[in-house]
Amino acid sequence: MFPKLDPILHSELRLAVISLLAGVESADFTYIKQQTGATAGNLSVQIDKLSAAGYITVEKGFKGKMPCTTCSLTPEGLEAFRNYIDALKEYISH
Amino acid sequence: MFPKLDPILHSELRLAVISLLAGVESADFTYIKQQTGATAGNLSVQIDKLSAAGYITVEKGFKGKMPCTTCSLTPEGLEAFRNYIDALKEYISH
DNA sequence: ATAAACAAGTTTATATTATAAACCAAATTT
DNA sequence: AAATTTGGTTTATAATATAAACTTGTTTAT
Repeated sequence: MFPKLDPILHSELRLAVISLLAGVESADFTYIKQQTGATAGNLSVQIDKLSAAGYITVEKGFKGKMPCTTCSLTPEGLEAFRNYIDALKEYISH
Repeated sequence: MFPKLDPILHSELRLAVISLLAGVESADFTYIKQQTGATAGNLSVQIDKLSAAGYITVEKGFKGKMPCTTCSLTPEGLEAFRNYIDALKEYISH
């Protein structure tokens, strides 16, 4: 009746990150931080978890001389996001 | 951009309880436990939190000789549920 | 009548999670 | 060259979720 909600996605900040990434090719740390309003520490941790789950890829490079961490959604991440939305609907739409 | 998700409702079990109660006049502990598949201990704690938040009312009585705890959604609970759904949509529908 | 098993929860202990504070290295500004 | 800013990471703490253990009373079996 109530399907299990993927605990990786059932987190306000991680969900926001995935939601953001679902709409774009990729996004860098600073942009995600700004868009979500998260603190850097929290975002760093949550990005690690999403990455460890295989839901996003993280590439570390430089923009000019400044370090720049770029994230993008993996196909598994997108599928997990869709599954999560479907599961949620069981909770919110009856 | 990403609205805050009410932490009282952003919990798998509490959300299931509210979702269940949103569809009925009232429901008792045992029924909620069975429908959600929760353990009694977990359900007891989460019902307390929902009650403390004013989202549900809890009435303790007897069904025959057996104790029976009956829960129902308050108007505030229903409104919080609706707000939560609206907030969620900002995360899942773009 | 008494012991064993069951029902309906509650309390408490533990594991997990979320979050911010403190920190670090390099770059930029003054 | 000192101070500040950028772009993060690590670590410590607070909050949450969850199950295990317990309680109170009831029903069933002996």
